[in-house]
Amino acid sequence: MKIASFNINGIKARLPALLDWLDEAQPDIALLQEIKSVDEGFPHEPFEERGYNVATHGQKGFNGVAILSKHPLEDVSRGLPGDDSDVQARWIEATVVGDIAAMRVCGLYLPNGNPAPGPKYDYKLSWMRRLEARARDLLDSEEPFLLAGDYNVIPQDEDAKRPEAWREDALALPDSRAAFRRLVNLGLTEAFRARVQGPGHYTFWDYQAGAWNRDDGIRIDHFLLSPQAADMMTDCGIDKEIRAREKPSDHVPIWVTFDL
DNA sequence: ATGTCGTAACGTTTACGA
Repeated sequence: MKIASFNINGIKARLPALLDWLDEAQPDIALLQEIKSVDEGFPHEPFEERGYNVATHGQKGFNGVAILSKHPLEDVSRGLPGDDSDVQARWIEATVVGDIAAMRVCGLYLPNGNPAPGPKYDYKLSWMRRLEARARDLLDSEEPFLLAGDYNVIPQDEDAKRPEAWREDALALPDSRAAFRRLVNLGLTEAFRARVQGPGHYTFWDYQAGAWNRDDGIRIDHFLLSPQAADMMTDCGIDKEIRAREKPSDHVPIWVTFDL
């Protein structure tokens, strides 16, 4: 089973590019971030035509996450637990039943947090605390699970072409990195780094200043796997080449395959 | 030289968030 994560930066603007990638990459499940659409505005037909079930958690203008799945989605839950006053659409989870096992699949769009310091950075760090609490609860359940999406965290300097440019940025500040490490240190496996070591692997290139042409990227889209899910992983990769296409997102997909 | 997108709205232009 192939599960992918893709920050599409707007479903309306990205639909043709998203469909082209889906047809080629053929993921069984795609976790989407930044749909920038309310649920009623998200197109279902082009995905259902291709055999995907669709679950969305959107809001007007910004944020918004979705799951496309060729398997039925069971027990869909929207919104990250831990703060009833948080109205931002950044979290969706569902259970998918494979041939061998079932897996809880969680899609996330972690707050950017800039400018830091400030209220937006405080929101990012508190959101990461809630994410850690959700991960602890899922670990207690002993059900295989994954947490995948746009983390807006550059885990280490090797995950940026120009780490010095991000030193004061919410994506790389020590508190952001510490919160990400705390999550991993619960016993989760960062899928890409379990397969590939070294610098030069990115999932985001800014639209500005010719970042793509200079390969001035950062690695901020991640899959964290529970121990049971990590045992089932067979491969992991980044679909870098689609960043060069017409009307691309500023992110590219990352995917993991499982014996599931 | 501060560079580009996508979305919304008191909209043919500006503000915001990234």
